[in-house]
Amino acid sequence: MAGMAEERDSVDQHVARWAAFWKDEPAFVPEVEGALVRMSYIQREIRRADSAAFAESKELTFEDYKTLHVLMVQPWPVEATPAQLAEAANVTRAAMTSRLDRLVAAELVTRQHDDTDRRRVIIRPTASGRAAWNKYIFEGMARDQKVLGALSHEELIQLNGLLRKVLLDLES
Amino acid sequence: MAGMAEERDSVDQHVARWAAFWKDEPAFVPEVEGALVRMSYIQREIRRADSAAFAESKELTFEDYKTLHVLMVQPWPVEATPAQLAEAANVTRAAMTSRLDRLVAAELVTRQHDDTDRRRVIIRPTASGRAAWNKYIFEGMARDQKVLGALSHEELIQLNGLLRKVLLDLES
DNA sequence: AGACAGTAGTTCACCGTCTAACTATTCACA
DNA sequence: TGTGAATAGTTAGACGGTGAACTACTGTCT
Repeated sequence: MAGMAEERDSVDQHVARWAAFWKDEPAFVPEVEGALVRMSYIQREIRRADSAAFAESKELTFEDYKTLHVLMVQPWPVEATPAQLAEAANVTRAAMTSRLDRLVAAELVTRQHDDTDRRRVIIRPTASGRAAWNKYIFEGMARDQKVLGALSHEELIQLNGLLRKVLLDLES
Repeated sequence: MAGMAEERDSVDQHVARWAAFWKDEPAFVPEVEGALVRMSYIQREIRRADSAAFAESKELTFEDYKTLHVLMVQPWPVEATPAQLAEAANVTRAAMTSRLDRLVAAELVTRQHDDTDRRRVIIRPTASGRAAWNKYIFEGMARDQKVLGALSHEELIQLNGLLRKVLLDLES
């Protein structure tokens, strides 16, 4: 730590300019704005890389994959209602309906009416749905690791500790 | 630190389930997935709060505000080309054209042809454009502070240090 | 039993963004 | 100087998302 000059990134310049602009404004906290802008840059990079990975693929769009993913990571048994998938994928139920239309047409998932509550619909992956998901999940995790590759394992734990604190506050 | 039990958030459960699923898979690093999922939850919360704040407003949509914002934070003098604004707002130039159409119609910004290069267009805020931005910027910063309110100033600095490391790696 | 509020999923019209053309202009170079 | 590549902005058509209305079904209260 001692004597180690911290290098500046693009957000530092960004924030320094704002700080000069609002030098007498206590509502502006450089560390708050900096952290949020940095997080959105990181998220943007992930999205960019993910989209690029699916741009070529003919069999699956990025949205299809994400839908398949939130289905596959459900607790055993792997099944869910459209409402649960919509919640997990952070889209409306209406959007999930049209996503599922595509996946059903491609025979990657099945729609089945629940006999005990005939309003409900149960979504389950087909064998080829599981296969399609398996094909991409590991590539995605490799991209994720690359993005955070600058951090040591210890630093990752530290980062999670800080973010967990924020989330626990939001979730309460 | 000693004896202090770390509380678990929703992402911990999430990640623990995946970790069990991929227990023999070295490609899955819980701390990488955890950090990224937590960041996206935080970003989601910010977006949700921001959208809610502009849902009632008749004079300005959230997109209008963001466009105005990326214009206003330009280095002096406050002016930019549509291409620069599109880059800053992370949308295509086509999308920026239609955003600017609305802002020009609402007389919040002006479009002016550059005489030295007649392909270019210079966007500048009007007086009411500056006023509209000023009206919302502080509320936005207050929301941002609230989201990261669980962290002390020291923790915020620590968080920025970690994120800066990631960004410097991505930007190189 | 019947009325009614609540819930699950879907359909519809609208909106914002994207990609891909297209227009206008500038620049490099033969 | 003129020709072609590159660049800035806009336009056109398709796509995916949203909120609101709608259908079908369940549960509750009298």
